[in-house]
Amino acid sequence: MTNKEVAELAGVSSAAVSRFLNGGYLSEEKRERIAAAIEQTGYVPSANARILRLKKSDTVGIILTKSDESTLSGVATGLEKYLFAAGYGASLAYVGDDEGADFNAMRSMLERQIDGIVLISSAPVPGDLELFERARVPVVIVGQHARNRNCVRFDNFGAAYDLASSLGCTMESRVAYVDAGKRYRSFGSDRRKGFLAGLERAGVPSDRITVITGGFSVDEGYYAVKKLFATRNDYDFISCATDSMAAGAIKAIREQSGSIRRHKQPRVSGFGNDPILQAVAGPIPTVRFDYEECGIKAAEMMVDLLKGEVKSVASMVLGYEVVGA
Amino acid sequence: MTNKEVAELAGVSSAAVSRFLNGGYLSEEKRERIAAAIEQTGYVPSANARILRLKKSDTVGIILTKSDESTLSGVATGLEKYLFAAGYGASLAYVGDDEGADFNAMRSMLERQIDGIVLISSAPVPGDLELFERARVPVVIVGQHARNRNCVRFDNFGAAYDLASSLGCTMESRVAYVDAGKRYRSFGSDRRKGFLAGLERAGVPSDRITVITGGFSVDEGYYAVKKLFATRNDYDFISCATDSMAAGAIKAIREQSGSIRRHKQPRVSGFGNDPILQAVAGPIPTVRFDYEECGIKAAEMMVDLLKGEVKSVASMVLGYEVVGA
DNA sequence: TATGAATGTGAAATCGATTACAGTTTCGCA
DNA sequence: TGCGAAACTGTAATCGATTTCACATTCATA
Repeated sequence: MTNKEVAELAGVSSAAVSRFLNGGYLSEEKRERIAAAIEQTGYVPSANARILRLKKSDTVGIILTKSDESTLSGVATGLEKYLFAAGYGASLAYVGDDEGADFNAMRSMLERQIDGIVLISSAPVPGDLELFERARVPVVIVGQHARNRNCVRFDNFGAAYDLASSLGCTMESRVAYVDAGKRYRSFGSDRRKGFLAGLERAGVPSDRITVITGGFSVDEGYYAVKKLFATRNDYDFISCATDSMAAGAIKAIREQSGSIRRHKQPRVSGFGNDPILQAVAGPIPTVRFDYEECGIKAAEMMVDLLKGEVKSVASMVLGYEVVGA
Repeated sequence: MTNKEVAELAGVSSAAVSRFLNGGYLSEEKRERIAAAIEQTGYVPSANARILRLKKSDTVGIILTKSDESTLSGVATGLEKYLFAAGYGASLAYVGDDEGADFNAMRSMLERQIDGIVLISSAPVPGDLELFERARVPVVIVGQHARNRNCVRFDNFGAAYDLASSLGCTMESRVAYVDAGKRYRSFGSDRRKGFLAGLERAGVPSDRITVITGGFSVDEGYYAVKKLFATRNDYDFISCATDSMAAGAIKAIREQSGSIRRHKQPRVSGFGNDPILQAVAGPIPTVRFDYEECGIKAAEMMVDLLKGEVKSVASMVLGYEVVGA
């Protein structure tokens, strides 16, 4: 059904139908006739025609690159909620880490005339952002720092620093840190640096600290710690860059202590506050981020940009909570 | 930049530009001039204009109702991958369980002329689907059965039945089943029925079986089992409708055995094969579903419907794997 | 050389909704 | 009664891409 068909059925002009939907002078009588005609035909207006005409869609594109599991999908929730409340729509693309998948998604968003775009990812920011600059479409980056761009991210450094400080390490402690893989360097290096800085402040000498590289997943954490134990196994603390890896570490430790049972169990810490891990292995020290809040902040920033009230580049850093320590 | 501007710059008609993009007779010379003009202007064609003209978008809408955490988000991955390979785009809406949120998303998809829609949810199928019928937009339901509709779902009954059978219960066993809450009845009741049927086959008399209601989350599982223990605590098996609840159950059991330490530990089973749970508390019996495969099957079904090769209603039931038993 | 097929090209209609504009009617108030 | 403002209404242009149509050119083959 189209505008015109509804108009005909109601005995009015298509302008009247449009005014019925969008507001404008319209007599009560026609209003009723149009409402009836719409009801009867099940008319659904074409967003494409409207967007074409208005040159704006009141829709924000969200590209969620799931390079690090679904952790960040909570951000999308907060984003959509806020945007919707502010009168905008949201269009989400959930892209894998396939080569070029994010570019395709960005292209396709632009073609559909989104008014703004939010990139949620811990993967490197794609260099293709100039697409949006040319089209003067505001961009907000979530999850990492990007020079000269609007971004919202968590204070991974500070969180790791505080976590390390709160573990209760001393100058006699032997500590292993299981770093996230290269693919996750955006937050990974912040966490590692923060953690090491925290250890230094706690007085742990650097020759009693071992840094190994894991990945992100449970399995990767498991194998990394297995390998670690091949050399020595008298660690007091094994801290991981993610809760998943911490779970893998716990598994490795359990197997280790089962076969040798000689040293005291190392204490494990993670990052992310996974409820299952906390319930089954807890309390273990970890860090909680408020993903939904992150989404809301990003949405606020985007709405400000869309309203043109703000032009300057903003970089917002969100807090954290150290739990289970 | 528009079609026409590019055409002017290249010294051709707008028809030529369109032919450059979509194929058609075009001399090599103009081809080059147009390519240069596009490159120079950074021209991005308007999908809205194209969709308006063609009355189709080659895009499938996906509505993911996250009533049960992110479990089903893996399905979206498989869907998008397959659809993209088949030449379609995907547009995802990630809606909460707010009143009417799913309806809004469905409306908005229709307005944007999606060619088909996939609903991923374990919540009740919304009654608003007639919207799509009127518009002759094919619908595929993922995650549950729906009469007279195309759907793809997991064999929750069979999985629960096999899981129950594989636990090693005997006629002397005392078994508790922690059911999912009412909100999750779509898969919840299948799992419960299947589980009970499996127990019956294993010869467990029904007066040694207790069914209680949890919810979905870790906390809900924890409190449900706490409450269960208030009455008696000599269960041999505590089986939960989800892995999250199983984690909660394990926490409750640990607290219980710490304070009383008199009975043998009940054995816990879950549903979903959460990697963290398995690493930290495993092996515990659970069921693995292949979410990505589910997405692929749903996409296949949708593509068949879109190509008009299939008109009949199909109901596909996917298999499972019992692990950790 | 003739002749139909294949190739190349642009003008113009079209998709559906919005809105500027011009026109009509109604209303309040002097 | 008069007169400006407010309320109401429809016509037609517009957004940008696609495609039919009519026509022109080249090509292959009889």
